Order: sequence, then structure tokens, then C-alpha cells
Amino acid sequence: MTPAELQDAVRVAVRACVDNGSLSVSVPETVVVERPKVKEHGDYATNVALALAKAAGKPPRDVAALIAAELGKADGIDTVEVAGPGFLNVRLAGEALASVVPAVIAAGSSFGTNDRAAGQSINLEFVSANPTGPIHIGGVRWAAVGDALARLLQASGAKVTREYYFNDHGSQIDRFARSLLASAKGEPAPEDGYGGDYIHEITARVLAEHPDALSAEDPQEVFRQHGVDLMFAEIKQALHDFGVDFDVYFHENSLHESGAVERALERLRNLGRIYEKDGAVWLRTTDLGDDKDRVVIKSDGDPAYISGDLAYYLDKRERGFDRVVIMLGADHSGYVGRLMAMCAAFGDEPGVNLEILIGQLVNLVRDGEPMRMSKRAGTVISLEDLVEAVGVDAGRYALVRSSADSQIDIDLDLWARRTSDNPVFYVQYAATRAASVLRNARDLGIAPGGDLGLLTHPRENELLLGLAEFPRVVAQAAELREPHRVARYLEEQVAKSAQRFWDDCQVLPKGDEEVLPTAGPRLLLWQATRIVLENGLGLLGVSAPERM
RNA sequence: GCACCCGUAGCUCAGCCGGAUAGAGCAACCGCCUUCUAAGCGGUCGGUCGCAGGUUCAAGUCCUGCCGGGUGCACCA
Repeated sequence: MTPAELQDAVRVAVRACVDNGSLSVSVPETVVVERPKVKEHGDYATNVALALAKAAGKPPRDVAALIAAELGKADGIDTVEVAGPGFLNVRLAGEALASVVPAVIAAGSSFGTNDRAAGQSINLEFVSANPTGPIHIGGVRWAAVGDALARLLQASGAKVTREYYFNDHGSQIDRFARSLLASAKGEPAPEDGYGGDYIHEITARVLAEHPDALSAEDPQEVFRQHGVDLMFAEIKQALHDFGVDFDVYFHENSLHESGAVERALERLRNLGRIYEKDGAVWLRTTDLGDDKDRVVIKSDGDPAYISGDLAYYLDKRERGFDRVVIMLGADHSGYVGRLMAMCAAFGDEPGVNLEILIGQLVNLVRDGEPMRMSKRAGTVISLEDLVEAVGVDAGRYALVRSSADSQIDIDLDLWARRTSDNPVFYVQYAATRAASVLRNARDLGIAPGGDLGLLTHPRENELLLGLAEFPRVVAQAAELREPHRVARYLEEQVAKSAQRFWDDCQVLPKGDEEVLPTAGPRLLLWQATRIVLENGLGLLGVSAPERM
């Protein structure tokens, strides 16, 4: 019996009480079934009686007793106890507990998926770093979290497009181009430009491919075009090496060249959201929750940055995405208001058609000291630096393991370690232990199988309960857009339990010992455990090695 | 000044859209290896959940105010 099935059983029990007249309440749509913190409180607990007490007009414990009597009749339930203020503590029958094992094995790589987001077409935009330098650590957080979220949403049945908005238009690119040109001429970086070794490297590469660049009619344009291409290719490659690939790389320039910006403004003009003042064209966003109106066409006639966003949003909607999700760093939190207002201006519903997720900043820590970086000064800590220091798996896991709402410190020394201090190692080690038992069993000719009813050890129960949680962890992580929940789950409810199971429940015979009857069922449990660890790590974009 | 995020054990962080004695890892201390990976496991120690009010049968979780830290507030992109 899974938690979901238990939830249904609880609702059935409540309905039975309503039908037999002992409770007069409406049966709740959903009931909460959770694993109690304290083991003595059983396998699962529900607060349904507490929640219904007021409506029922009876003391919570009385309501609990009525529901308990019905719930106790359900298949797979061993005992139901009324406890504390009115909780129901449920203990499952052994075979109901173990039924998760064949379910996991039958589902295989699809175990944990759900269809709660079925039918949704989601455009997930993340990273979108400007091609004016190597991708830095802030963007890297979104690479790991965004890609994991994409996987989670897909596991929930959504159709997901990963998209990268490539800002190849505007004054930052001009500054980048001027910086390259200055470097080529051997001049110092412009006041408002970029410095750093990477500028000289890009310059050298442009010159290698175009030796006559400096004598071209418009040298800056040559450096702009080829420099941006090279930078962008480098970013793409770094992300690819990090296991993150996008379905669409969208060029801001295309919006300006195709007339999409004008069309978007025309649309807003027709909706009465546009006005002119001081020689500029404005979008009235204040009456849609923004703190000031926004200039969309500057008085010099050039479109302001936001006009690209307007056109881009409209373009995504016209491409058929009913949900547009944008992940931004904390340094862009000030944009949320205007983007939401923009969404509303088009007649869409902020928070539904447009979702904006803000991720707080990341500090890398080495030898206990935070590594300070500055793009201007050229001391950039890049994605490649992170990968070089700790590897792809540890890098992704470290970034995805904490809530995006929290600033995090990533201790490079810790994440490079190959001990259980390192969370990703700990989880991967559990996965390799599973692989190793299964491998050794095969070598010994011992096949998984047999009576799952033999799985009665407390460590086995704990692991079974943990495995059964996976589907709802996935569903919840996707709904809340919080991939870190998967990581925490794998650590606390799967890897931990698996390590303990390993420690207390020997599977294979040592030396010339006999093969115990528990060997087959325990191998099945290890198979299921391996699958959940593989699937869970897979959702985070982290490998589940066969051996360490 | 305004907006957003954070403030939970010495440290790094969880806490399942309010629930039963607040959890994990690290650090400190004590245990467990003659054969399935000890790259591990068990135990002890450790918290007025920033502060003050409020809502509730029930608040770390919701509301208000304050304090502290981070980020951002352009006709820049």
C-alpha cells in the first residue's frame, strides 16, 4: 500500500462514517498522510480527525475513533490507533509494506513519475547569461536547478521546453565589442568595458580567424560579431559539459529584426496600455502592481530593454506555451513587478501564465574563505572552475540541494571529498552498494525473488517506507518548483536507510555459509532501492555509478 | 526610504502549503571491521526556531511591527 492508496483508504473510511450517519461532514478532497517523526507513532499518521472535528461538532478524539473503526477494515492495514489530540496512527501489514518492491521493479525507470502536470506546455527559461564573459557561478545555480526542475516537470507529465534567452542586442554587447577592440589594439580596457584574461583570449581567437579584422571598414563590428559567437559557443559547450542542453537558444536580436517588438507594442497600444510622455513611449504598469511606469521606446527612438521582454513573452505565448517560467538571479528580483505587470497588460494571469522564480546568490568557499569575484576586474569564477574543483556530479548536487530561496555557501573542499561528509558521495555510495550486492549475487548464482513477507526487519521496514515516498516527493518538488526536496529525500529517506539496511541485514553468504531464505527477497529490495536512487539522482542530473 | 529573500544546535542546512517530545550532516566525545565496499554504522552532547505582539483547539510554519544580513530599486542591458 502506497501513501496515495492510504490517503484514498482514509477518505473511504470518512465516507463510510458519513454514510452510516456517525459523522455529518463533507468528505475532504485531500487528506494528509505523513510519516510520523517518532517511530512509535506507527508507519503513517493522519490528522484528518483534527481537521474535521469542528465541522463534525464533536471532539477530535471522538471523530478519530469513528474513522479508526472504519479504516481498520481496509486491506493492508494492521492497526489504527487514536493518539494525542486526535491523530490516527496507522501500521501497515507486512505484505502491504513490501508491496512497494514489485511496484518499483515493474515500473523501473518510470517509477516516481506522475501525471499531475499532464497537458501543460511549459516554457522554462533559465541561465540566459549574457555572452560578454564566461558563465559565472550565479548562472550556474540556475543551470543545475533549472535543468532539474525541467526533469521534474517532465516526470509530472508536462511538456517542457528548455530555453536560453541570448542577449545579443544592446549596449552591453557594444561594451564587450569595444573591450575586444581595445585589447586587439593593445589599449587598456574601456572605462565601462570588461577586463580579464578571457577578453584577451577571445581577441586572439578573433584575430587568428580574421587577421585583417583591425583594418576592416568597421573593426568593432567584426569583433562584436565573432566575439559574441565565440563567447556563446564557449558558454554552450560549458553547459553541455555540465549536462545541461537547451531546446531553444533564442536570440534577442531576432525580435528586433523580425518586427516582433513593434507587433507587441501595437498589441499593447490596442489594449490601451501605451502612452507617450517626454518624447518617450511608456507602458502603463503602475495600475497592474508595478511601482512605476516603464519606458518601452526611449526618447532617442531606440527600444528599451523591456521591449524585447514584451515581444519575447508574447512570442512564447504564441508558440503555444500556456505557462512561461523564468528563472532569475536575486540581482534581478527588481524585475519581477514589471514582468508580472507586463503579463497582466497582455490580459494574461500573473503567477499562472507567467511564473518568475528568483534564486539567491551562491558563494564558493575554499579553505574557509569566500571566493570574491568581479566580472569587471576579470576575476570570474566560472562554471569550468567549479567543475574542475569538484566535478559535474558534485557541482550539480551542491547547487540543487538547497532551497533556491536561500543563499548558499559551497565549500569546495567538502564537495571534492570522497567520504560520507559529502552528501553526493553519500547518496552515490548507497547506489553503488546496491549495484555491488546485485552484481555479487549474480556471480554467486543467487537470484532475486521469493517471499517478500520475509522482509520484517526494522531496517527493511524503514527502507520500504522510504521507497514508497518517492512518487509524492517528485510530485511535490515539481509543483513547488523545489528540486532540493528530491536531494534531501534521497539522503535522509533512501541512502540513509539503505546504508543501515546494508549494515544490519546481510544478504549474501560469506565463505561457505548457507544461502538464507531472506537472500532472495532482500535482493529484490536492493533492486528497488537501486532503481529509486537511479531515478532520483537522474532527476537531479547526477549519475548513479555502478562502482565508486 | 521602498521592494524581494534569509535569520532554526558551535558550523552548513532541512522542516512535506498550522499538528503530537523541533530534524539531518559536520564538529566534539564514546563504541562497532577475520570474508556481501568500515569510502560505512550505532550512541552521547548540543536549540527561549532573531525579538515583541496577534490569529488558532494547535504557530518554526499564517498576520503586524521592530532588529540583523543579502539583493535590487535608470529613457543600462
